[in-house]
Amino acid sequence: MDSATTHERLAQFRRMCREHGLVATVQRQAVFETLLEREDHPTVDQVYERLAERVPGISRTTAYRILDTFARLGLVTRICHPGSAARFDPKIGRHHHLFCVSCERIIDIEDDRLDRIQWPDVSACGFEIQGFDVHFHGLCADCRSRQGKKGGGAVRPSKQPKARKSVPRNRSSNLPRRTKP
Amino acid sequence: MDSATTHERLAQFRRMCREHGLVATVQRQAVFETLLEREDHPTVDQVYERLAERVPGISRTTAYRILDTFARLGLVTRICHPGSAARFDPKIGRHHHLFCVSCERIIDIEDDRLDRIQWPDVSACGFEIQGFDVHFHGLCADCRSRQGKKGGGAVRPSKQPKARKSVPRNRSSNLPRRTKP
DNA sequence: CCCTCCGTTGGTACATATTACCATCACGGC
DNA sequence: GCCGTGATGGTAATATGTACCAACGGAGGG
Repeated sequence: MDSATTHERLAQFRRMCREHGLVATVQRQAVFETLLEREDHPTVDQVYERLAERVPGISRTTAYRILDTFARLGLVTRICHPGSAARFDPKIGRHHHLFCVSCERIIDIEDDRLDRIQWPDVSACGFEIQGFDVHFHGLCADCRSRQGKKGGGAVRPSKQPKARKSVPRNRSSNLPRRTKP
Repeated sequence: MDSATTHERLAQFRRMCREHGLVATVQRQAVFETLLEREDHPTVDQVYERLAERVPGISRTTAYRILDTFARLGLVTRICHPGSAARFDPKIGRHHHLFCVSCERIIDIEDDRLDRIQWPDVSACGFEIQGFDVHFHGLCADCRSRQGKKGGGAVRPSKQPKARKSVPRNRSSNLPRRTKP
């Protein structure tokens, strides 16, 4: 359907690697493409799951490493959030976030007025501000209706159970690629 | 020196427990006091280290548990940040944060203009906003000068090494309290 | 002051998240 | 095609956080 776009992406990817002095490996390209097609804020594992389909045998370690590299280069943002697993934001432009305190969902919002807030004077402490975003916290629609039905008295908003499949790490061990016969 | 203040704190602590239906244990009081005297944004382990001095034999599990309880009651805030270990903010009033992308330091700032930003209209997605704070990211004074000296070309701003002592968990095992003789 | 009860703690074991390490590999310049 | 260097895969180790349960102890009643 969009082989032209695919071509563009590939060119964009190679250009980017050139600029930053990175080797353009298939693994990095797969991460790049996986991020491009996401609208949410995936964890490393969520990215890895998709990667495993594109590049059979890819290692979880590699997913961590590439996401870290991309984050350091500013191609993706490591999101500020109170959960336990790191989450990444493929969207680069200025935008802000809603955090559901109950299910930990993160929702992007855009708002010109927020973009234009005046930066505080932090010269006193010597900090150099590079950017910002505004965090709103509260309840998402789902959690709101769920809580409404139960009477709403919950002092302890129960966290959604962790979703990671209980597969022993690096399940790709059954297709060994390294042992040269 | 400030035994009057100490007295006040104790009263404040007991009142607080009463209000929330919590038992006023020495462990909870120690956490309460440890948080009061901190100006930074400690991890559980940093709180635990201080606790271990006040209450010999206290368990790391207890530190996690009490901080969680306090956070749920709003006595302390679980900070949104991009690092891996949860960090807590003893300061409750409205304020905002500077995040150093290099050393992960978190600095409080206060600014009336930021407090007054207008909340966006999120009725479309059904989200209920309860509060907000503004995240600025950049480089703290220390990291700025450190980077300046090196020529500033660092593509990979190196994270400070983790500081946790390599003591096997719950080192207090050598003073058993539970086995009643 | 003692007793009893239920909320709390300590400690182990486990679950999850991330990193260190190193042998092996493959991208890209020649 | 060949080589050197940077990247990957996999294991082991470290970090961080939670479940569980027996033992404890704060607080109210006797």
